[in-house]
Amino acid sequence: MAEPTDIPRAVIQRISIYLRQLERLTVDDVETISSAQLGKAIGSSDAQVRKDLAYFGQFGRRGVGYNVPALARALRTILSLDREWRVALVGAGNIGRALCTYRMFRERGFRIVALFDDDPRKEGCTWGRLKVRPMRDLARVVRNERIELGIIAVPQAGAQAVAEQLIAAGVRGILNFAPIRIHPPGGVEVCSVDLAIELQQLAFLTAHLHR
Amino acid sequence: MAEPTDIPRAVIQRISIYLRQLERLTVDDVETISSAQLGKAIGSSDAQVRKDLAYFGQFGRRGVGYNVPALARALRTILSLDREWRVALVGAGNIGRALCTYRMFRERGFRIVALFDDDPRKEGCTWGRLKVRPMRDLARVVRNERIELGIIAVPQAGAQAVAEQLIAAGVRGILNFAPIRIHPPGGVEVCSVDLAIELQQLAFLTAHLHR
DNA sequence: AGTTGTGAACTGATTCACAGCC
DNA sequence: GGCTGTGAATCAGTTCACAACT
Repeated sequence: MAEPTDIPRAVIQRISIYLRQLERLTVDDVETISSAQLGKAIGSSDAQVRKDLAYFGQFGRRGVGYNVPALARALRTILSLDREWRVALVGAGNIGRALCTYRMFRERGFRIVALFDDDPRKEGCTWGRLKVRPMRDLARVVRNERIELGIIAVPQAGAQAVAEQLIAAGVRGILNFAPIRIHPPGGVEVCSVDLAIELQQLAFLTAHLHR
Repeated sequence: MAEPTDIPRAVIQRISIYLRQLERLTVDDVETISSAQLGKAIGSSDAQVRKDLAYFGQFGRRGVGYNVPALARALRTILSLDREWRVALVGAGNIGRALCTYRMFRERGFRIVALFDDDPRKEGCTWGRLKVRPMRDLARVVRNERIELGIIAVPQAGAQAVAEQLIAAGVRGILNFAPIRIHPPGGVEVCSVDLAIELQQLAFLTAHLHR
């Protein structure tokens, strides 16, 4: 077992993927699975599965494998998905709308409880149950709504300022969709999704594919 | 210099990021930059920058640094961004809409030239210049429009089938937003963006942050 | 017999450090 | 003096291989 802080990000990502697969297996009433089967389903090796799990403890029975519902429960706890996460979304544009309605967020316990945008034309509009609020309300709402995570879905130009405001308001984790690097102070985590870079990488790989 | 096929994905991603930074510098009329400066701007070391570039050739002048516009040009060529990429988007939902209007795709030469969705209520609707077409038209349109890349923005259940249809239609690269692993045959590249996993990773990191 | 858990070996990526050039 | 390009050294992540257990 290891300190949570020195677990590689790749391991955490794979643990998330194992959990998703285990939940599918639970629906199909599969009781038990081996590391080899689980690895095959998600595209890694048996050894990789076992090593990843070993960061967090011992979950299997030798000669048998892993109990599917029990392992799923354990992984949910490890990933802190056994509780609700309250989230602020900044940016009421097209990406914001897509994230707002993304089912899998809600299924996993992520609740977008506040929506911000500084475009005065959007202010006061409602998206489902959410009202678009101006950025000047951010700090107050984050505090009152006990919001822990922020999502940045604004264009590049505004993103750095939004990050600073989220951090100042007390948010502890940020998911950033803007194409900039955010330098958080200690005590704040940032994960970034850079759509243009993903597509560029795909273009490179495709162009150099020997058919 | 190395064969394009054995360049790590991480290197390609960083090269994309260097290019973005260089284009910002070009706008600001910066002529020359050192590996240390470039690295600092995007959060890696000087040695990392030089090693990454070394996969593709020699671009700098010792004692001086790199010429910004020249290096940007070279990186655009390396990444195959010096041409247009024709793209099919499958899934006229919220994520599809966000991708359709995403500026940075267009700025980089990616043109979404066809939009598909099998929901009959959406069929025939238009998004900007794009008409929503049924999946049965996919193969013909991909051929006629000389489409090389596909984006999957449909829910999990349909994603595998969509991938197969795209591949059968002759697409050579796929950007996948559905939460499944796609097993492409040789000659096809897949990159995946898994939004739920990104947010879960953020939750894990945030939960285990020693404040 | 079958499968886990894990130290050891290996592979790949990053950082170091310095020769070579401007 | 300053900075690149690169081999050598280090570090991290993955795979191997087998003892321990059911």
